[in-house]
Amino acid sequence: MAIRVYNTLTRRHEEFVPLVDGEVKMYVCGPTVYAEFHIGNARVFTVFDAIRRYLGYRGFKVTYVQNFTDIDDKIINRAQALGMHPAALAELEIGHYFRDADTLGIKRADVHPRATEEIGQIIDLACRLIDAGYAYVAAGDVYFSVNSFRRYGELSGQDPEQLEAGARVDVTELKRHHLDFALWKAAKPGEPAWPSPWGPGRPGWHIECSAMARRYLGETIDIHAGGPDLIFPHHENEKAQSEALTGAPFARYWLHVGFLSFDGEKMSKSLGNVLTIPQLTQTFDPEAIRFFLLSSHYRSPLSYSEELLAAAATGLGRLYNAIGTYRQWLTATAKAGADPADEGIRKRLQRYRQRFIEAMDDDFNTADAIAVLFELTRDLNITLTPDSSRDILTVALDLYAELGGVLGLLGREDGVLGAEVERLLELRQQARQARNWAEADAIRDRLAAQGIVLEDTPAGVRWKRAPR
RNA sequence: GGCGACAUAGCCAAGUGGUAAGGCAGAGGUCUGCAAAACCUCUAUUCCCCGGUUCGAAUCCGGGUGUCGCCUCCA
Repeated sequence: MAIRVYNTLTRRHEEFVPLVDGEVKMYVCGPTVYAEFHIGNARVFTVFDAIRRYLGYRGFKVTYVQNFTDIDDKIINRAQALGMHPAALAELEIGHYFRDADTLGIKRADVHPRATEEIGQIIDLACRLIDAGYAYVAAGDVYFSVNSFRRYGELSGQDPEQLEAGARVDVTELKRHHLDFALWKAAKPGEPAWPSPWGPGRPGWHIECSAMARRYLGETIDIHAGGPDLIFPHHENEKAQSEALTGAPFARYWLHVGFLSFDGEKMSKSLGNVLTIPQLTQTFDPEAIRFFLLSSHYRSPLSYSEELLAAAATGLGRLYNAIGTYRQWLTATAKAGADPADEGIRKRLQRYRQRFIEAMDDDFNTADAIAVLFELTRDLNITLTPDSSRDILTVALDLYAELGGVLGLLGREDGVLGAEVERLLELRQQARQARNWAEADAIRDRLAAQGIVLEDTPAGVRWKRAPR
């Protein structure tokens, strides 16, 4: 069974065949570290984290590279506003990136290169592009000439000449064509700068990704991915630079996420409608955020609202209810060993696994994969009982861990209750045995106010954290 | 003006030629001391509109309409 992916370059679904059998080289454009990332950025990181996990699950050796753009106009401007050194701001925001990525269960990349640590590579690429006639020097800047590269526009479907009509006039008169873009920018006074053959300056945005991808993954990578607004010009430019230099395809598959909107608008700093992870986690469980982000297909537009996030939290809670129940049975009431009667459900479990894989094989259809988890849950809720065998309960819980792990979900443990809460639970049990319902309910309400939900079941009282 | 994506129930969302998954919300029921959880039943004769192809279309083709994105830093 083959994995099929939608390739932005060809605008078709294609069978996924990596350059080297069994290995996947994956490059995802990371953040420009000038501020905390928002829920829209988080969608990109989360989606490709899940895709990376899935490719690993399917047996590929994945090398995952995600860069930090740690020198850029936005960083310089914000650092200036804050009275900080740009490098200090970048460092701070890189710390925030890892903090928030960890919160959302986004695994570290194999390599997180930074633009400022790749200056030598970048200058080298720029030199070679100049030598090959694809770039030119103008007043300390270096520009890539889009007209020199025949396939320019191939990825985005843009015709450079058509763009001319609507394009805004760029004040830079140094460029030969208005779409020409900087590989190297001469430093203005007071800006961070590195020495180069063209004088002190800093790298342009697009060249850094070409340099880093080439250094860590080679001339041709398998998957190049990012947000939808990166298609043009950023990815188009990367592709032009890299392919002009090597003549080889830069990326075999280009994957782009759909846009996440908020109140029908794009989320952006200038509109003031940015939601960061620390803001959202005040109200919502981080895992509910992740669940929400994976609950629609990655290429579909997705709109954020509190109602949708709350619905996601409830849905996720349904899965955890099942897991919590089976864990309780496993430790409390389950029959030891295996049971011949388990064969039916065992086979169906295998079938759910298969359906999950089929969903993910189909262009990483996480929404469909999650639906399989719900169908699995209904089946288990019907089939399993407090005295099911430990064997089948373990197999079921392992399947949740396996499939949930692919999506980076369902890894939460129940944790332990404090001694004070344990004492209250005991008091409540005594009250219940004495049929003192008022007392029992009062304790239940008191714990509910602390976010601890109690459920009285035949197998004993079960507690959980209130979903949020 | 050019390029592209999307349009499925109250909301979210799968489904790319064979007769509408799943989740949230809602109604009724079973169970329960009451709850909760869970289970059962119900909630789109229909997939933005109009044509066309086909035995058959939400799915393909043509034409509209609407929403969003890119063309400028933006995930």
